[in-house]
Amino acid sequence: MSDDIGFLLGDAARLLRRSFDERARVMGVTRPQWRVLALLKRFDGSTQVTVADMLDVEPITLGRMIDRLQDAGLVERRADPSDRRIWRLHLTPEGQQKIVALRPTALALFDDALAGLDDAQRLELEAMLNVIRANLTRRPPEVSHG
Amino acid sequence: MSDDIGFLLGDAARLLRRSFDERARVMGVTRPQWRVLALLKRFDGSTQVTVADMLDVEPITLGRMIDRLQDAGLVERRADPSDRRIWRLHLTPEGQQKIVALRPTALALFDDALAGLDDAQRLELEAMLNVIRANLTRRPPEVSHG
DNA sequence: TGCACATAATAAGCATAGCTATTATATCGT
DNA sequence: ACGATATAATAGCTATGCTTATTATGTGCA
Repeated sequence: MSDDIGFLLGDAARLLRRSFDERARVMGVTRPQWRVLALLKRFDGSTQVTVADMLDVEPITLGRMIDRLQDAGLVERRADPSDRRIWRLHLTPEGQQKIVALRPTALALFDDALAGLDDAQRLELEAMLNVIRANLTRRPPEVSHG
Repeated sequence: MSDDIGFLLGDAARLLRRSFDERARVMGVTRPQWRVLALLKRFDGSTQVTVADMLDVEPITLGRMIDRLQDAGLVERRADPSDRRIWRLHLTPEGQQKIVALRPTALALFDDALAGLDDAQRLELEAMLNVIRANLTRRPPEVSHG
């Protein structure tokens, strides 16, 4: 039974990604790219390592996404004056427009995905997914678990 | 708010995949590969299109996974005598051993992932994920294939 | 000053996963 | 018999995401 939930989780996430990509393709952005844009809107000027950490992906994964976002003219890398190892990431005006334009698309998708679940269920689902994420997130293991 | 759930779903699924891969790497199998093996154990002799449909991935995606599973000696393609377009997929003895050996790994992972959720919550989660999957699936599944 | 170590980013290689297009084969309709 | 259409599988391209390794730079210490 537990393994059914594992399967289901992967299925639901893959279907969600696919649906988002289908709808967002005309706008030239994927779901992970949108996540990067959304984060940069809130934390403009972050470094790649910082953004990778917030998205919980490896720095190299984020770096390649930035490559494409930069090619697409949505994000730009600026050198840090005090640390030459660092790239500071900034949304371009086009990037800012893109994320605004994508918001209705994303809301519609999530609405469709969660159709049939009432508010209480959505809260419950959110809480449980948070538990699962916490269970699986790599942290310095301070407490032993059973 | 709804978009938080969308993010969470993707996060949880990615973390689950990563955790599985970490634990299963010593056995040389990824989570999607394991799903293929599990399906073939139940439906030996299926065609690629059939398996792709059951996993809800594109035929080309499944075809490439079969390439690797065949290279690894876990699956073999056999020609269909009555339709030369078709490959029939069969587990090798090694493939059958592999899936048996992986079961404890998978159960332990799902146990860790769902730690802190009681049985009622797990049932509720399973039900909600089924709803989401149905909402997003192009052709709603009548029978769950796990 | 110089060496050890840490950190930021990238490189190389693999696996999953989608899209469009193509090839080979089956089947259906005339 | 033949042409149109459908189906099974594959090829090429792109994008995410991981691991391991490498390069460049910064920091701490003796």
